[in-house]
Amino acid sequence: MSSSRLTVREIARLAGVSVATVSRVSNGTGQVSEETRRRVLRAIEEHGYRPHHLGRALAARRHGAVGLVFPGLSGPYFSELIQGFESEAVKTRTSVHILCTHLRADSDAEVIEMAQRVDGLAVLGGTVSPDTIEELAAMLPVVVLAGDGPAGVPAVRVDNAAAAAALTRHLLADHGLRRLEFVGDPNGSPDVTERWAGFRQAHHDLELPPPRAPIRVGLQQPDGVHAAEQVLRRAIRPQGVVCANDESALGVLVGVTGRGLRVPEDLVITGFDDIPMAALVTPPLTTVRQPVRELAAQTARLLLQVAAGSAEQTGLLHATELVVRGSCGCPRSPEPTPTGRRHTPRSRHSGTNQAASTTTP
Amino acid sequence: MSSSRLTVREIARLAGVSVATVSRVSNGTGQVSEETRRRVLRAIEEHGYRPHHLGRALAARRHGAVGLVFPGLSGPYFSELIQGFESEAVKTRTSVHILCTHLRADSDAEVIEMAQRVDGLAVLGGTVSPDTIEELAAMLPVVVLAGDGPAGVPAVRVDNAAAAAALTRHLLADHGLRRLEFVGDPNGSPDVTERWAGFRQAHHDLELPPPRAPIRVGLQQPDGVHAAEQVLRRAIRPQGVVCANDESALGVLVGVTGRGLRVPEDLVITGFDDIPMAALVTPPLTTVRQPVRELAAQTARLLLQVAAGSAEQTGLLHATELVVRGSCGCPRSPEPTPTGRRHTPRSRHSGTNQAASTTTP
DNA sequence: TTGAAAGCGATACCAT
DNA sequence: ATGGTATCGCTTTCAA
Repeated sequence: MSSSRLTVREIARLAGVSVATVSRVSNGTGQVSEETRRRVLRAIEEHGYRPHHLGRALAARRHGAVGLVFPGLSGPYFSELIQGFESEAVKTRTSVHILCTHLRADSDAEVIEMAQRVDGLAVLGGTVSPDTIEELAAMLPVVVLAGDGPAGVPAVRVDNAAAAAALTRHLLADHGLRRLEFVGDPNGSPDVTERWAGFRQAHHDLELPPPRAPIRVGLQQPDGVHAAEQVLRRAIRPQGVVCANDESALGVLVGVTGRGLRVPEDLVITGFDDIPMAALVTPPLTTVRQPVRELAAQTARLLLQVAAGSAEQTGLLHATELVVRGSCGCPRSPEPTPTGRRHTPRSRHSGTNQAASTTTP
Repeated sequence: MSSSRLTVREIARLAGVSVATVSRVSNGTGQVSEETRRRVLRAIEEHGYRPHHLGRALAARRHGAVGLVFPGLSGPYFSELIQGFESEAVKTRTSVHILCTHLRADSDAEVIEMAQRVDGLAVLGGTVSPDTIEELAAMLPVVVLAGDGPAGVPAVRVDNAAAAAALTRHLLADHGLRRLEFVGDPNGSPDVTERWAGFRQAHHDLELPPPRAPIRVGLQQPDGVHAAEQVLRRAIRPQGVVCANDESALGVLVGVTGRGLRVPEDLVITGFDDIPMAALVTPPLTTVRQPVRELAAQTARLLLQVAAGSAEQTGLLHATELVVRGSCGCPRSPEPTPTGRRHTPRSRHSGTNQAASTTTP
């Protein structure tokens, strides 16, 4: 009921001191005699005073918050992302505002709206137009996550193309597969664009004819099921599908096994991300692990540094790891013990590239 | 680069008018001559002036934002929730701040922090302690979504217990199943608490012995897989498992079919929520549909009303619908046409209770 | 050590 | 129709 918040002035009056002193006490700045401090503190406790955020922010000309912008948030990928990001933000007592654009039409306007409520912005690649990124970068610190921004905007990413190429080579060279298809929409996000590029590159490197056009679907499980339907309608069924991420791969797996196909005997399936479910399905999913959490944490660190005025890095590139399991046709690893979550990656190929950080001169 | 934002004062000087006039023009309030308006507008355009959010908010003593708090955000349930909520918020030009507590230890403190940056708070049931809800309700408008708050705090919810009871009765009475198990942690959230209660109630109503203790796992797919492992280790295998939500049910499905069991012949599985994947797996999942999006939209409307001072409702109860598909043992519906997303629910039981809204006298 | 007062950026009342 | 100015709640010089 006591919705009538008190102000510094009232606390000052109550404690018999000036507002300056109250401010000093509540912020722990400046010199205050022990006795006065106690008196002020008592008044604060007694009336449950809490400095009003807006007043404080206006005076300090900073919000104490950063924004995190991405398209949607279904699935473990985003969950992981947010946790990594927040874990760093809390360290500097900065709160995180999340904005999911859901690919709405006017999402750019929303992002700009948000830009006025935060001290910095982390944007997932492909979420907002390059022009808008540029506009944002002119008004506040911006870091792009999993994508590339315009010149001058730092980006944190993994080498998707190299990882996808390594994965594809594994299928083409080690398993001798031909007729592979790519499931995912290269226009959907920079991540997918690059993975599609790596997929084609592997064909090119092995002097094989280029693959056919991708099956353009989204990144969620139902999208994978729809992709499976398309695959099953083909006159000549592909030998394998390389999916843009694990969730769509799980959808494909569900879709094709539901129609009676055996994986990997009739169809090989691979994913990307190494989400927890990847190791738990039958057969377990061959995929590429990327350190999403660490990626997000780096992004937060970088953003906070830029916002604080210190920061020289212009970008970071993280390593990925090929995780070979059963869905590509490799012999199944022994079943994990029921209790543990040992998923025995048996990685063949590790570190497509080491973590490299480019630094401005 | 022009990070040096202009203020009203500068624009006023530039346009040769007073700050009051600039404010009038930029807000469209008050009377301004056409000529002056044009002059001011030109200055605004020319210098890309945008009123500073903090100044504005401090003067208006409102943030123009509401908060949405919940535990995590993996999966379509939360995605749907957020979209429903935001769809209402945008109508009043209110921005939405999302906070996922990830069940962190100090999450209550974070929520209180957020409370100072918004005009109202929607909290998912079970996310923060009742004491904290009470504390929050004393400082700003609060609405609880999918759960119940302390007296005086409006809540928006569905009758989980009735829906779960109806679903369970279907298995016990229509299918004649015995030995059912519940998968989910009743302590995890009010939703699960109520579903577990409904599950037991159905046993009681049919004068059957009470079910055994629930298999306490989380609400995500991997949790379902772990539950499946537990089910498979039982000396006497249950005939069916009633899962707290669809995602864990999908995990159970993956887990048991991976071990060679047939669903529904060897084991019946049901979910709750009716997420898109529920209709796409084999067999399709029997579940309970709840209007998550509409629920969230109602919550937003209610919150905005309370925040605006107008609002008499103390809570809303939404209807659910039992969606009978194949995983309970009912004859499979015809396969949906590959193109459409017609999933032919064939609901047997509809509207466990009509939408009721309680109103304060 | 403490207090008075000048901002921070915008709004809105009250004159004119 | 326009301008001067108090105000929102807090921080932070600058004096005392």
